[in-house]
Amino acid sequence: MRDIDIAEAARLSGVRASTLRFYEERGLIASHGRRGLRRLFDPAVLDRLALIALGRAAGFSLDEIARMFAPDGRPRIDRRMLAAKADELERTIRKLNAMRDGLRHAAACPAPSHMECPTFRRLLRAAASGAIGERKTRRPPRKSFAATGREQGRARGS
Amino acid sequence: MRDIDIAEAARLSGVRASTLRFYEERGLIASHGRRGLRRLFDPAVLDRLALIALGRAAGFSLDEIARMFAPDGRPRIDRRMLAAKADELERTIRKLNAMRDGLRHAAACPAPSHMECPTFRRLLRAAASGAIGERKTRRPPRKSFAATGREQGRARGS
DNA sequence: CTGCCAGTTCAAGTCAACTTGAGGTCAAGG
DNA sequence: CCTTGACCTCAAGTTGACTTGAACTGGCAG
Repeated sequence: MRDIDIAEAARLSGVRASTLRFYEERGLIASHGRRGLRRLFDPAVLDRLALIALGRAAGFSLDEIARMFAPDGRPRIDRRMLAAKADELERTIRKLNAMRDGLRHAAACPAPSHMECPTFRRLLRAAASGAIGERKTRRPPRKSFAATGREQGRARGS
Repeated sequence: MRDIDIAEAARLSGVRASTLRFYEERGLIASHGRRGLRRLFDPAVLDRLALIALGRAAGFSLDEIARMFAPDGRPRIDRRMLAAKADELERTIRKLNAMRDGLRHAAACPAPSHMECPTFRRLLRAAASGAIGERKTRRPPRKSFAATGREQGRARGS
């Protein structure tokens, strides 16, 4: 069994079939051929998907990730880019640390109201001044891990 | 000068006027009255905005933040919720730390290709298994700090 | 040969947090 | 009094990463 179909790829990678199609459209992965209508993927697509997941986890956008592959398909990852992203993560981590400490303190603070707690007020000023920075809340991805092989959540056909 | 108008509130808080209107619509802040058409805010709105900024920075959604205010307007912040968010941040921080270390290693790794670097491959597996988790990229907010009093970026009227 | 159903395409929808545009209003300055 | 322009409302657009719906196809089991 050389090539795998989209359901297999989805099952093995934990990435939904619709996402695989989307990634292909965006040039992040490529299908190797078809059997009838059905895409066939080289099993190497799984490594590629892992790489994409890694990039996403590191905070790269899909466009950035796409640029990490040479035209011939081999990963061509700029080490400086990695270092830069590491630095960015470092800064984010610092802010989150401050935030976490502040939250923990506020949660344990004996002051009758948070507004009377100096630590809380210090946090407040930091946030107001933008020193802490803005983050996006991520929405829960509706799938927590590998799918079951068919596209999920479409149980009731019309 | 008891009440401030929206431009003043925007200037003092660094939050855009359009955002203030949006927040009012969402029930996060309230205007105190009008002069003609123009909203008037109690200066206390600035504290409230700081609190909102803090909540956003901590990763709360606007809906969650809205729920942190009692119907009468006083902040009623659940300490358990703060602790829970602190724990969540803790987990995020741990993942980001792992990510950062991995990126730094990959950036410095002497292996000819990243795929041959054991550390990189370990990271890859972690990302593929979902152990590292997904984050959203935040987009740059188009304003870096306090506005100048008028709404920005609309220099050329038609 | 026939039907099933997992696959296909393409467009449109979702989500969050805003921003932008069009068209309208009104307090104040000249 | 009349213009000016900052403010108003309401609807629609933006962004990124997908998901979902509708309509269709074709390999394969029976």
